Amino acid sequence: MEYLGGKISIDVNDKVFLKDPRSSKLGNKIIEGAIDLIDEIGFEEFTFRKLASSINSTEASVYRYFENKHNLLVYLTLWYWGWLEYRLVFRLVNVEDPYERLDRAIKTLTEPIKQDSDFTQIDEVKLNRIVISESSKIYLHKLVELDNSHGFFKPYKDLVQRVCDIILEINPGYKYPHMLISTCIEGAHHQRFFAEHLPRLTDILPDEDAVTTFYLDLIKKAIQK
Amino acid sequence: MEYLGGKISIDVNDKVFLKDPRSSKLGNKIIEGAIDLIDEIGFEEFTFRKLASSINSTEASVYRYFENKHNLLVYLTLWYWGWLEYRLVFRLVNVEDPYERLDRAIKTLTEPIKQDSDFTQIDEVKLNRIVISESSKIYLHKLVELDNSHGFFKPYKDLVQRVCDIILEINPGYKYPHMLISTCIEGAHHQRFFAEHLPRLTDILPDEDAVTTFYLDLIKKAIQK
Amino acid sequence: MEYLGGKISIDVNDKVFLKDPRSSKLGNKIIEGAIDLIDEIGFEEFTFRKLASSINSTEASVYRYFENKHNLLVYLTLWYWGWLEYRLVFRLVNVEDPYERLDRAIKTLTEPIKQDSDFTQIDEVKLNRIVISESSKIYLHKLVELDNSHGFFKPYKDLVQRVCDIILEINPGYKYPHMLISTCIEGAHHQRFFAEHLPRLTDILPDEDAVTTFYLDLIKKAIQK
Amino acid sequence: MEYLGGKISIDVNDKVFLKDPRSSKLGNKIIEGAIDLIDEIGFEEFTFRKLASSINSTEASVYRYFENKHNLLVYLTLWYWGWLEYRLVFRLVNVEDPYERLDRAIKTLTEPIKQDSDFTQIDEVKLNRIVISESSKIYLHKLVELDNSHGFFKPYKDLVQRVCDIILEINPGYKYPHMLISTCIEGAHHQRFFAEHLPRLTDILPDEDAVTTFYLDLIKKAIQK
DNA sequence: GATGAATGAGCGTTCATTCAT
DNA sequence: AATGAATGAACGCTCATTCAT
Repeated sequence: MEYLGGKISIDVNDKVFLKDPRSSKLGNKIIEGAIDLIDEIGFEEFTFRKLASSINSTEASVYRYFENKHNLLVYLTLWYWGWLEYRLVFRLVNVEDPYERLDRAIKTLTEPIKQDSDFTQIDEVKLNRIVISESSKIYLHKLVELDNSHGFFKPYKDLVQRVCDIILEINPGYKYPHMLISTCIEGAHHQRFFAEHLPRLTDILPDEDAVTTFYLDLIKKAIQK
Repeated sequence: MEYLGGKISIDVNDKVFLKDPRSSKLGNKIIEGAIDLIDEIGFEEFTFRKLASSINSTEASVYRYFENKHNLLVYLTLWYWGWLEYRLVFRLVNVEDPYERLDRAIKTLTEPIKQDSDFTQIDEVKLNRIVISESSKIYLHKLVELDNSHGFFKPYKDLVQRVCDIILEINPGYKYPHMLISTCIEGAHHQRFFAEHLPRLTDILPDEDAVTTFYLDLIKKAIQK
Repeated sequence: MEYLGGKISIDVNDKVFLKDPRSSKLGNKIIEGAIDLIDEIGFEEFTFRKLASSINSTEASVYRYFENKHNLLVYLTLWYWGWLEYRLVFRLVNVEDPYERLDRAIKTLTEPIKQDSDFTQIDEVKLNRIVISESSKIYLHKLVELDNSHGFFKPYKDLVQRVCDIILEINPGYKYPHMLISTCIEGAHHQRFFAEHLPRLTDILPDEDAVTTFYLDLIKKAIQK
Repeated sequence: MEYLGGKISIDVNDKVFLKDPRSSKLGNKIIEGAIDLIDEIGFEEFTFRKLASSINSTEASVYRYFENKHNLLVYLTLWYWGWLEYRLVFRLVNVEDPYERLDRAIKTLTEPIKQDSDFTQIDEVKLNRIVISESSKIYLHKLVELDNSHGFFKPYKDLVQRVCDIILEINPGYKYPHMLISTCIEGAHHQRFFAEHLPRLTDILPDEDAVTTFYLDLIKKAIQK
């Protein structure tokens, strides 16, 4: 699926960074390097020192872009949610039937990620693994309310809201659309993680598409009138 | 609900600790203090140094019990899952009707926790908050396979399995019981966290019982033949 | 060479220990275990904690015998020098010719050690490796004068003196017998260490008897009138 | 003896340090301070913490230069051997007679050290005491093979080789030149240490020049055809 | 006499961050 | 704007040692 061939870019809340990493060569190297390194060693072990040395730069330089490693992870996550919403919008455009729209939406949210040629600097496959394994740490955190007040969770809410709208189109009286959608998004992440690392906790294999099937079925039955 | 009035105790996999904290006064203080402190400042900020000073002991002493703070969190989580399974078993005993059993099981897993007078040293309310906010960090972790090989996730699997069995009693052909139950357990945690910290991401208020209602409904519809 | 079949024992200066390790089963296990462990991991890495756990005892128990690990190493070294003097005496008894006596003495001091069946609890081969690698640390030490005042170096001096006496018998006017003998003892240790670990620093192979040949030749030429 | 008046410097294998201490003011203070402190309290008691506080800096800063105290000691020792080789070369230049060359070489290796005005930051007298008391610890060590593979012992070998060459000039058939020279170097160190701390083990007084006399005599007799 | 429990002290290390250039 | 140097603070951990039993 190709959309706009490198002519667009995902905007990220500018409170997350001190200097926009998209605005310079070093900034782009920081993002690329961070994705590689977090994917490799995990967010707990990840430090600006290790990042700097992996891209042949210095800690001081990284600090020009991000206040701390938490905000760098927030940046990656926000970019991911923004990118996912962008893909969702493209997949739904000109599709009228709400059931077909729901189908496409849930697939977008739960199917395994493939490399996206529109954003060459970002390795979406690695980034997806990071979002699955690490992104919950951005809100399971004592300062979550502060981040929320900066609007860091808006892209996630926007994404959820788009799918909620489809659900309410199908069943305007359904009371818990947000709970339903966020349960599916987080749940799909969990299941993919379990499938890879703790297979006994799930019923599926890593490469199966049962995750999408399962959550689509769950939603359809839940919102039946 | 009273069961056995302090005469039983929850056993925890002895690979998690170096010395059983239940075996000494200091060990009990460590557990109590850890629950208070993690609940207060969060697991990232929690260190053995801070714990030691909060219970007027020393780091060296804490290290006699736990290899590191990760294992201490694992201990708390295992105790929690063990305790929850114990409660589940008591609530289901002598109940024949599978729908009634399912009802009770889901309530046990998703309802807000109240203090349990059977285990006076443990503050289950705080521990529940910790499990909600921090326990996912025990598997979202680079060494998850090692912990799994030590059997650290067995209590969780056992708990899930008990509810799976009820589901298969109702609908023997249902294909994804584990996915369904773990989605509900994790989902309920998420919703309670959102309700408290990120209200815009959910449809409920913190003290509402909508969470249980929602997941019970979800499950029943999902497993309908 | 058999001497007295377990009926004698080497006495060690009783200021080195708090309680004589030869006086109890645990004490013997401490000595045996210490030899094994120091030979395996080196004296720097060696601690009473590791020793205690390797012999299934406790640190507190080890402290009943030795004040610290330094004194334990001194004990082993003193035992070694005592044992070597005992062997020397046996080898020289009834030998009249001073050149033959010198020959035998230097061989005793510089030849590779073989297991001695007279002292079954002590592994002399390992102990010899320890003396070569670690024993210089007992005097290359800020408190060497204190140890000296306790007489810890007397067995070494006695041993050296015995060989000096032979040299003075051959050449009563020789001025530096102590320097000569201690140079040979320490030098032979060094050469054996180099041969094993830093071969480029020496001219010999580990199992060659060139070390003895070399030092014997050196001494004979040095003391020629 | 003046050579080049501060215009040259001794190069040290760059695998010993993380950042060349000669390249900054702080680096030089670290070297100076380390020499003072090790000479004063001994290498066992010496820590980066104490060093840092003695030069009014921080541990973290010291760690930018050296990975650990072992490598700092290696640095000092390598510098010493490099410096000694440099002095040896100067003392031998334009001297033809091999016996005169041998004489000068052995004096360089065994005579007491006097302050060298060419290298003002280094206190060679203290450094010599350190080399005598501590430098054997850099090879009497479990990781000696690793250090050797990094080439840490090359300056020592080079120095020894230069004197071996003189010996082979005098007696081309002599079989153990390396053993002879390293025996003398290490032996002279020992004797100076004994003379100062354990006088009963040697035949000399601390300030006597008998050490040089003794080893020169030993060598000459040993290599006589 | 031997052991189990506990602890004070300090080490090596790393981190996040700042300052000067 | 980017970097090199330096640092304060804290962390995880282990050690030697003592006390109570």
